[in-house]
Amino acid sequence: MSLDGQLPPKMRLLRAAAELLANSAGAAVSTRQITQLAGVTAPTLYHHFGDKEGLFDAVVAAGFEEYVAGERDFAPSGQPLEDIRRMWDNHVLFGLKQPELYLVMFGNIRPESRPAIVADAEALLEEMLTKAAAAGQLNVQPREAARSILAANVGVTLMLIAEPAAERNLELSTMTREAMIFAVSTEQAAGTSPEDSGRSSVVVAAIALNAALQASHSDQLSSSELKLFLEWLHRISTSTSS
Amino acid sequence: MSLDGQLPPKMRLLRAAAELLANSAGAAVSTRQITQLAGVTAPTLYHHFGDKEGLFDAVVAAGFEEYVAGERDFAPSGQPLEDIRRMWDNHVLFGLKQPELYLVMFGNIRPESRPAIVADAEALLEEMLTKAAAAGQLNVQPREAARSILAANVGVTLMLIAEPAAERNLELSTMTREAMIFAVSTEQAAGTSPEDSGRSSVVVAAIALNAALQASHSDQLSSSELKLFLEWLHRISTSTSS
DNA sequence: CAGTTCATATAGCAATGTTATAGGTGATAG
DNA sequence: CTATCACCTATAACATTGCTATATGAACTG
Repeated sequence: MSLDGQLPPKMRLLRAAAELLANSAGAAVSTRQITQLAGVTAPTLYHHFGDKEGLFDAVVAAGFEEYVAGERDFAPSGQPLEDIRRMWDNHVLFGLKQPELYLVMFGNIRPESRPAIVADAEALLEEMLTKAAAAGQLNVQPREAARSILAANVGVTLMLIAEPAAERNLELSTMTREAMIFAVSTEQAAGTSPEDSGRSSVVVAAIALNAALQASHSDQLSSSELKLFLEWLHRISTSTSS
Repeated sequence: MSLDGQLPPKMRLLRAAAELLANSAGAAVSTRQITQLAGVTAPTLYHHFGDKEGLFDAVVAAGFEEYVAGERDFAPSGQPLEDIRRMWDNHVLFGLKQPELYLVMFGNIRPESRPAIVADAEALLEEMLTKAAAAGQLNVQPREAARSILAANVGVTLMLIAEPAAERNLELSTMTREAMIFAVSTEQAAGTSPEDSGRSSVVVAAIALNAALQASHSDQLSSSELKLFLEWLHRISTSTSS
């Protein structure tokens, strides 16, 4: 069993590493396994990739292409938040489909040096969230929202991967997903600080509506109506009724 | 520099491993470093702990004691949700204070086999959440809430550890924390179902405010004002602006 | 004292990531 | 056609890793 087609050794190394990584059932993958499967010797690996980590980075980059492709395919739905949902789900499914690759990509955390892939995924999310922000659907800076959502997304995926496949319950994912989206979206009240938590739902809703009205240009009310509406809204919002 | 006090070798191994793990700045810690610092030879390690992983598990168990101690100290505040917040913060701070130990505890994810520590932490959270549920403050099953919160908590902590210490922004933590707590608590509005998400946030907020206003008897508006307010709200709510 | 069990040490194995050195191959220049 | 040169690959080995087969000492038990 060797991968010696007519492909150049560099490609064969990449494929061998990817294949071994995908089927290694959690065990570590050695450079010797890779080079043997690729039909190459050790120095070839180090000539092309410098490191074992360099090779893995390359595999990850290819995996990320796939990941991004999945993310971008259905991107322009016109509903940014819905796109965020699909990006989340795609992220989780990618992790469950290729756990080993995912762990190399997102699970290899070391202090003070985060995987380049994290920054890329974050940027991808931020890009989409910026559209949501432009549509007045965002409550916080797109960057902060992206960081927060990605953190939760990675955490959930890691937890799901760690579970026995039989017990995996995707509701953990959807529940956390909705929690995060809800938190960053203008569907909710403005502040998420502890002080706000005691407020009545009336106030919360008023704050949300206030923010939403100012962000979006609703044409359902005349400007004078809107002004009076906002004033009342403000009165309700600032009421101390807990 | 050796740790040979009068302590038994088992203890010395534990301390040596803990110390090396704490100061290893991300680099791997070898059994030889540990045994040398402990002033012991290799077989002693394997006699007492079976494995390198066994030794690490023991270190983790000790670390977990510390972690749990931090969690339990301020437990009975009478406000379960507030306790959850502190557990979250304690979790993050523990991770940032001892990143290496934390990574061994929570970062060592392998498919289909989750660290025992995760189950313990989950149980701890669930215990506290059950109190919240008993107080009618919970929206979902305590177990599901615990799993979701822990996943996000771990994700956030890993992300923060991966960042350069200078850039670490704890707002990522508080933001995600509040998002999760809000999601599982009964403080939130009724529907977070996907059907609602497609709608304009203005509409959603208006619906929420409408329902809230009709349920509670706000005294911030006169009855005539309220009537007009509700009419406008209705106009906004039924608009098809997506 | 004899015997058994626990605890530690000596020495070494197999596997790992990595590299110093050298051989081969193809293109280009004379 | 030969020579040069850059690129790519192989041979062989190195140091380090986790781990263990075997043996020695100590401490309790009969």
